[in-house]
Amino acid sequence: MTIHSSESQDSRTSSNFLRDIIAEDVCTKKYGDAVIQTRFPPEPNGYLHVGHAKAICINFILADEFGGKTNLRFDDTNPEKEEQEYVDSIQRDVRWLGFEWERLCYASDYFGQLYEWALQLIRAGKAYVDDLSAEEIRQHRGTLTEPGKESPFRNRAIAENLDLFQRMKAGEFPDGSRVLRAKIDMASPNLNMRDPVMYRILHATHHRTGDEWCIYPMYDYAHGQSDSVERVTHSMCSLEFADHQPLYRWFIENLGIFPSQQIEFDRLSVTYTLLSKRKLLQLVQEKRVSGWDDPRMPTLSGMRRRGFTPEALRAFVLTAGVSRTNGIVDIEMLEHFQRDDLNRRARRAMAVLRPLKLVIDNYPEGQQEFVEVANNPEDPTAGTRQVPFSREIYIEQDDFREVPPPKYYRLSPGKEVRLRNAYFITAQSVIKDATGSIVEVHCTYDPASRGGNSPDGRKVKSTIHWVSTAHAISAEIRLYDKLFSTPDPGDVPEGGSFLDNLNPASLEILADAKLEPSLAEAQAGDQFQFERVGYFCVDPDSSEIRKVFNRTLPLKDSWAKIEKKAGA
RNA sequence: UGGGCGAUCGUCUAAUGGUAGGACAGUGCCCUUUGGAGGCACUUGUCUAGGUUCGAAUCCUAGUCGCCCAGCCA
Repeated sequence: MTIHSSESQDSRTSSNFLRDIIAEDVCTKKYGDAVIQTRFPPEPNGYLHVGHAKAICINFILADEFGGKTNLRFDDTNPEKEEQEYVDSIQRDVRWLGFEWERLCYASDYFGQLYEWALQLIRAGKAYVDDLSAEEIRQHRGTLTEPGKESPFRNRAIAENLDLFQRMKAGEFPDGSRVLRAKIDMASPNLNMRDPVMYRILHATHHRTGDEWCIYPMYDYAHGQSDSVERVTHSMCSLEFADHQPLYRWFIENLGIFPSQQIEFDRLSVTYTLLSKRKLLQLVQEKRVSGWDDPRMPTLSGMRRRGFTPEALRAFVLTAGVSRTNGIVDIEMLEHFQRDDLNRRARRAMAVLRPLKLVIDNYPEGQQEFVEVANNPEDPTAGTRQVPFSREIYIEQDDFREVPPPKYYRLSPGKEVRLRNAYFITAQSVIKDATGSIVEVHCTYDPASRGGNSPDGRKVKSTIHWVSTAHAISAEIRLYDKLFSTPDPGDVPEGGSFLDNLNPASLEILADAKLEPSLAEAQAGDQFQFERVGYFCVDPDSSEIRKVFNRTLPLKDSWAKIEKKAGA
């Protein structure tokens, strides 16, 4: 497994109850000398999202801490919802997160064994074939407060059950006509124990086993036994399966097989984010987003395309922690870890998103020069590069105000600022178009301030970025914001839909940003900090002649805060 | 209204009968050739009521509130 030692160290600094349980089991030799074994068991019916990242990290990192192993197992017991596309994407995403599994498994690997075990339970008088319809089974189940009623088929002879079940497998009966049920207790206060269905008839083609089977095991019958086959010692799953634990144990005990144990923990929730597979699928199918990897999606593939990094995701998930409470983590925490990671690693570049032309009147026409710029001030080993400078440059529209508001330190008439790594300039005049908008700012520069410092020790209050007009490359910039505009988008009033909470401004496209020429070399996936603006990465939609950049996150903007406060 | 699980700063999470700590967010100051980054400081919390104890976030009792469960989904 590929995790950095510093990370597992970090995760160790703070305790969590899962680690405590494993440590206790190791200490008491609950599983003898057997190795700690975990598994990450997604159903291949959708793409992995940031919530899965938590389950992945927990399973892989915890096992690793105890010298154990982790399998990737596809819980593929429902052929109607599962596809190879999802199997492929899940493997890609787990690897991208930085983990390598011990074994790649499928619940469908165990269909034969599961069938044999079902026969064993029938022979023991602990399972029976029920002819009731789905509707009748539902009615017999009782309610939360009333016990269920036994099916009239519950006490069928063992030989008849055996015969019927074998014929179910042989394909003699249509879908829905019969099921195999465990014979437990129709009066149990736990609905999962009221003779749960073990097998249903489904004449569907499975993405791996094809038409080999027409009966498929239910989750409850397949999961624990799959764990047991793989000798999983700690089967960690989310809280909603807590009610299934007695059934998980019932099957294992009545089969007399390896005693895997289920432990539940809380799912990850993040503000302004939806992690329901059903709803994410709906966003894709209704084309509310461009696909599973739309950079606004909370899927791992979407976040990867957006520019999120596995290092940041792991640090976030580990720091958010694990417990048994239903909380919702502030998305700012995720963003913090992403900025923290990129701040350390991302190369800096100058890019003007919304260009305003600026002319330096006393800079010789036709002259050009190169200024030396650090690739990453946080990392001297990243080196420097030469950036062309000339008489006409682009600056950000936001960096000039004809009438500066209070505390505005950037360019305005008569004010002097620093052009990053270049010269001090002072704004002298503006040129406006017919509608009165400023189309050009004219300045003078101080030739003695080359590099960004004046020999007389004169200070300026701000530094702005720039790109030489003659050398700039044009690019498309996609500014992504939160997909939803409310902290809990799934929380919808009566009659409403989560779609009502979609943020209409989640994507803004800037068709003609001006970038420093070095960015022409950037390749898909490359990540940058555009100084003073934010973190960006090259989108795969880019071509040789035209780059497309995705904004991962903006930089923290304290001016925006000042402005907002003044406005309020 | 049956069963299960849970409740600690605004948010997430530690403290396992012995100083309520960390992270994010927020606030202020310092520093700064990114209004970035960084540094320093500060604010805010044990659901309620009883009880046990020298001592309770932790144990007990009773409440309150929240989440999950009635698929031939997982």
